Amino acid sequence: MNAAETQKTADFLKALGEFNRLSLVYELCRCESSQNAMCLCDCCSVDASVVSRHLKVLAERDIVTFDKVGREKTYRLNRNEVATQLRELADLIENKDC
Amino acid sequence: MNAAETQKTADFLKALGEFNRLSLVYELCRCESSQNAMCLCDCCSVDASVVSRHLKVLAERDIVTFDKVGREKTYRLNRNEVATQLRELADLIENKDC
DNA sequence: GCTATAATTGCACGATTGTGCAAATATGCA
DNA sequence: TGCATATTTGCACAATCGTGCAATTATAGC
Repeated sequence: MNAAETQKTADFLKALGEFNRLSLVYELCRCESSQNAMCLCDCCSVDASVVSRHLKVLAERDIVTFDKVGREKTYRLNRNEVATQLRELADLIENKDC
Repeated sequence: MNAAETQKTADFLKALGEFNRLSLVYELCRCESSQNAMCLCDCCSVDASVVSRHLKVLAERDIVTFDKVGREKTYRLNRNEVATQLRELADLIENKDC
């Protein structure tokens, strides 16, 4: 495993590895449809600006995607991509392919 | 998903989500046998004390286990446990069971 | 245009984190 | 007993991070 790939994986895991961000991921996980950021504020009791920043981090790692509809941004979880990344890491570790 | 479980998962991901710690995990992943901490120092160019602290974090999250043999501690990766935790999270996310 | 709402950004702050170095501790071996 | 090696711990420090608040930007609707 080269350094760049390792760093990328670490960044992905770090993005998920924070309480409020993981709470946002779980909240989006429950939703069939996209949710706007204001709605997501309810799930973790922090300021809207904090939610905005956390969602930005998640979007940067392709954990969530958003659509801009009018003045709202609606977010959805990239279920398959996130699940796939986690499973690939699991396989790597189990098959000693690191 | 309750707060305690969310925190536990976040802590697990955070432990893996740091470059040098993930490098240690990958290094241990390649090894059939247990490795002592000094040997592991080679894989990430930091002080032995830093490796010691990183291994402590990984052990606290049950990512690695160690045996004390004389004055050496030999570490091994908990392959199955780590892989299982990652897959469980992947399943959770994909099946909307959060 | 004006106002209300959604979201972001700048700023400050405290807390946590990763790190190196030196000292301390633990243990093996001569 | 004394020395060498493995590991941990205490300390300090810089960098990063999560956060709240206030100000700003963007846009919808009147």
